[in-house]
Amino acid sequence: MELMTETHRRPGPRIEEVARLAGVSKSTVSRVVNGEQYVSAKSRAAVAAAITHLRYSPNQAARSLAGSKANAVALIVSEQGSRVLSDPFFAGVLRGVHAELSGRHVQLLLMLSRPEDHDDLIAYLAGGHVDGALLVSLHGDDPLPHRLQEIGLPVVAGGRPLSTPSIPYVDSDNFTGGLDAVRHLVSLGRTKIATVAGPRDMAVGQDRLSGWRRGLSEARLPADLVAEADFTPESGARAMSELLDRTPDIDAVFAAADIIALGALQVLQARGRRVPEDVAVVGFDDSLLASTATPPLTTVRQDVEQLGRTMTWRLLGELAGDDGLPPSLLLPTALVRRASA
Amino acid sequence: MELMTETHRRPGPRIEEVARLAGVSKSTVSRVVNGEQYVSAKSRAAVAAAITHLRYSPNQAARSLAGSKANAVALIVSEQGSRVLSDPFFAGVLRGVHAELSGRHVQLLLMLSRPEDHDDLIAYLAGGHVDGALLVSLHGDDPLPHRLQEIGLPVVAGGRPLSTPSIPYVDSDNFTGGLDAVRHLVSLGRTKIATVAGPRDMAVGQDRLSGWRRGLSEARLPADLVAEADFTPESGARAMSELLDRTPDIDAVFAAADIIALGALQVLQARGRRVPEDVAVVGFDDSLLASTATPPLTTVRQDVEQLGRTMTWRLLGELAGDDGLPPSLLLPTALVRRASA
DNA sequence: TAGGGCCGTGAGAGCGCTATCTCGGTGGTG
DNA sequence: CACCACCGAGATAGCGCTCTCACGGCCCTA
Repeated sequence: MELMTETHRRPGPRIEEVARLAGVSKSTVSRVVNGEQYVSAKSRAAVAAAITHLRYSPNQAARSLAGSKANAVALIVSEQGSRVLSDPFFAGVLRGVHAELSGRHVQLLLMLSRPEDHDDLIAYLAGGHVDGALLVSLHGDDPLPHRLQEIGLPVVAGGRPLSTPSIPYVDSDNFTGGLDAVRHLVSLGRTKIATVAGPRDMAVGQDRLSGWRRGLSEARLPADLVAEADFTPESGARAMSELLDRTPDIDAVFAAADIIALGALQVLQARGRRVPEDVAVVGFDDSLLASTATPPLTTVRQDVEQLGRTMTWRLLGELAGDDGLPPSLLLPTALVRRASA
Repeated sequence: MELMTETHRRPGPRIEEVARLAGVSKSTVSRVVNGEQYVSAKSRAAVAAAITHLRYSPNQAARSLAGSKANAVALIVSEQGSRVLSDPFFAGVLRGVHAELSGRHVQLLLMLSRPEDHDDLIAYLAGGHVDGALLVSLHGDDPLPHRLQEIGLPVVAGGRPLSTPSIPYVDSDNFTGGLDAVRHLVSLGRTKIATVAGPRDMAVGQDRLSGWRRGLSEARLPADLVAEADFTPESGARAMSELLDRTPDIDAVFAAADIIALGALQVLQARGRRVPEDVAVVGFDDSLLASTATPPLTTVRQDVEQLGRTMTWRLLGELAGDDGLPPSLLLPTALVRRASA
C-alpha cells in the first residue's frame, strides 16, 4: 500500500472547510476574507464565526498564485558591506516600515544586496515575488534603482537617489538641517566654522554640505574648511585632525553625523581643545550616541522612523492605485541643543 | 469592450517556455532547477542555457503551493516596544542570519510581534507560510516559543528562553563572560565589586549575574552589591546611584551591558569618582558605545553576528532533516581590555 | 536469451486560492 | 404589469509549479 506515503500535509483548514461550516460557497468565504462588498451581513457573520472557530488562515502562496500579487514588499539594502544594519538609521527606518505595514497583511522581506549580487536580485524581483520595493542606503552610482524601475516594480527610495532622479523618494531635509546647524553656530558668535562632511557620493553627504555652505554664505563667512569622512568615528577623527593641522584656530565644527562628531570630539579633546569653549561641535541625527557623548552633543534631529513610515505609506499608496501621490517628500529636521554648542 | 481590463500579468517566462526552448519537458526543467539527480548532462546543459537566455526565475508562490514548503524562514522579534530594532545586538544577529541564508534561495521574513498580537502571528505561521522560525529577544515569561512548538514549526531561539527550556537555542556564554569580568576586576585588586545586572526576567540578565556571583565566590568576596537595570543608559544611571547611596566606597562595577555601563559612567563622573582610579568599570557586548565612551570601556565581547549565523545553521540543518544536531549551543565570549578597568 | 534493476524522461494530477461568469431574487421605473 | 438594474450567491477555470506515476532503453546477471 504505497498510499501510506508520508503525506507531509500542511496543517490547518482549507477555505473549503470554512465554507462548509458557514454554509456558504468558497466564493463567499473568499469575498469575506478579502473584505469585498456584495455579501449579506448574515453570510459575513457566519463566515467570520467559522474562521475564528477553525482558526483559518488563508494560504498566501495560493493567494499569490491565483491573484497575481504577492502581498509582500521588499526592503532592499544595497551596500557593499553589511555595515548598514548596525546603523541606527537603518533600525529606525525598519521600525517605521514595520509600524506602517502592521495590520495590513503585507509581509516584509528583507533583502541585502551587494552590487555583484544585483543580477540575482533583479531576477528574483522580476519574478513577481513582491509587489513593491523600499530601497535604502544608496550610494550615488548605484544602478539598482534604475534597474528596478526598468522591470516595472514600484519603488520608493529612502534618501534621495543620486543616480536616478526620477525615482520617488522620501528624505530628511538635510539641506535645511545643515543650514540650521550653521545658523546656530553663527548665533553663538563663531566665525571659523568647519565641517566634516559625509561621503560626497551620497545625497545625504552632499545636501548637508550644501546647507553648511548656504549658512556660511548667509553670514558672509568663508566656506573653505571642509574635510570628508564616511560614517565611522575613525574617519571622523582623521578628518578632524586634518582640519586642525590646516587651520588650528577653528572655533566650530559641523559634523555630518553624530558618529562622525564622536571621532572629532576625541581628537579635539586629545589636542587640548575644550568643547564647547574653544570649539563648538554640532552633529546630525540625534542618535543615542549624541546624548551619551561627553559632552552631550548638540545635533540636528531627523526622525528616521517617520521616514520609514512615510516611504511605506507612499509605496502602499502606489500599489493601491492612488494617483495624486507626491513624487517625493522631504521630512523636517530640528536642532537639538545640548552642551557641545 | 470590458475585455480591455488591465490584465496586470506578471512578467517573465514560465517553466513551459524554458522547456520548449531546451527541447525537454517541464518535469526535466523542474529537476534541473531543483538540482535533482537523474538528468543527463546534455539536458542539464540545455536547460541551464535556456534559463539564462530567458532570464527565467521560478515563481515562488507556485513552488510553495505545489511543493508544500515555503522556502522562507521568519525572524521573529517578540518585544513589547520596538526598541529592540535599534539594538546593536539585533543588528548583529540580523547580519549573521542574512549571511548564512544568502545564496540558499531562502527568503527572510521579518516579523515583530507584541504579546497582544501573538494570536495573529501564530495563525499566520500555522498556515505554513514559512518553514521555520528564528526567535530573538525573549522575556522569560513569553509564551511564544511554546506556542510555536505546539504548532510543530521548527524553531531556534537566540538567547536561552527562560519559559521553554526544551526549545533549541544558541546563546553567548554569558555566565563565563560575567565570571571573566569579575576575575579581571579581582586581578586588579578590587574588593568591593558591584554589579548593575540586566532584567531578571531574561536569561541574559540571570546568566551574567550568575557569572558575577561565581567570580566573587571564587575570590571569597561578598556578593551583595546588586542593582538591576534594563538596557538603557537611564536605568543604568539610576541603578548606579542607588548602589553609590548604599555603599559609597564601591571600587568596581560590572555592568551587564555597555549601554548600562554608559549610564553608570555618567553618574560616577557626576559624583566625582574617577574611572578607573576610584572605580573600575566593565561592560558587556563590546558595542560601538564601548570604544567611543569616555574613558573607553573594558568590556566582554560577544560575537552576535556569529550567533545569528549559528542559529540559522541550526535551523536549516533541522529543515534539511539532519539529525544529530546539538540541541543547543553556547558561543564563547572574550574580555576586551580598554581604559575603564 | 530472458529477467530484473536502474536511469532518464514525459504526462498529468493537483496544491488552495481568486477571478470571472452565471443566475435567481428583489425592488424600482415607465 | 412587464422590464431592467442590481444585489447576493454559486460554479468553475485556471495561476505556475512539483510530484507521482508510467514507460522505454540500457546494462548486468543467471
